[in-house]
Amino acid sequence: MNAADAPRPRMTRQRREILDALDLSEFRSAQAWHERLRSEGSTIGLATVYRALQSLAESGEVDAVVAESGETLYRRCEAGEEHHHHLRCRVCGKAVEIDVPDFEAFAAAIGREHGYGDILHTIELTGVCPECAARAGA
Amino acid sequence: MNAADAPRPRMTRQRREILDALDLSEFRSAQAWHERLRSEGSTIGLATVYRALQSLAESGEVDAVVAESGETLYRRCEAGEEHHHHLRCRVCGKAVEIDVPDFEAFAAAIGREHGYGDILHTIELTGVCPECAARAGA
DNA sequence: CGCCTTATCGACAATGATTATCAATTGCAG
DNA sequence: CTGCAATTGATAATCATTGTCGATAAGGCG
Repeated sequence: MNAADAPRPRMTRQRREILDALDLSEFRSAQAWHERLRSEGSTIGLATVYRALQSLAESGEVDAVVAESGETLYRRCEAGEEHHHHLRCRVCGKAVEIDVPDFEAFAAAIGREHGYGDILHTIELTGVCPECAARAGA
Repeated sequence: MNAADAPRPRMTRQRREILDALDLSEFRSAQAWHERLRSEGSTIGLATVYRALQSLAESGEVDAVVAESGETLYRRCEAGEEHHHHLRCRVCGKAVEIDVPDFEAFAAAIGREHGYGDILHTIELTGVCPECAARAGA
């Protein structure tokens, strides 16, 4: 838990490109981000995209969620923002950031109750957004 | 959402073996269950274990959680029990079943608020159990 | 009780996401 | 500017999981 043990990575062209692309706030797989970058003329390699996204996820600069298919999806999250959660559409993937006010406290309480410490939690909420529901309802 | 559209599977030797092994209430990967069965003399195939665990997970007879490594872990859950959650130790894997009283309602409310329907949720709580904490604290 | 249809098996190949390898490149400290 | 270690990218390797397909056996029927 030491912020100093993470040497800031070099600011390479590739890393800049990725940070840049991430401005499209939308969940995509590493491979999808790679494709997009390529299609925009970048010559960045797939492995580099994986490495960058992972390190960004660790440092908290991007959100990573695991899709049902097992692939990991990444999206930029607000700079310096705290831990938060999303409600994602199962059909189109659109995500809304939500607020789970007392969950942190709740999680800690549950942990204490069972003697567990250092509690982490992941909440995945998925549903069907209005548009997709309308389309499917036809 | 029709319980009748799931034809009950044939009760084969293999399926019985799996159901049997699952009595050890502990999260293990499909591969780990397979190994255990083999080590006990079974000749069951890996693909069969995967298939059985998946169908059991769908019918709600076992719990499936996705580990950080990406592999899926399975464990038997109480017969006919409702949707529930676990607090799992990140170190030794031991899991406690927990109660998240109003979360269902909360999830539905969040969904409604954003116009999303058919909400599903996954909650993953992980921590460090007392034993592991003691061991690590040394 | 045997037969037959068909679900299920199991060995193995195939897939698909992610990770490791390693020589070439390039930030960036001095 | 120089040099070295961090980073890159093409590619091979991993690893969990799924597909394939001939062989086997569950279980309904006569």
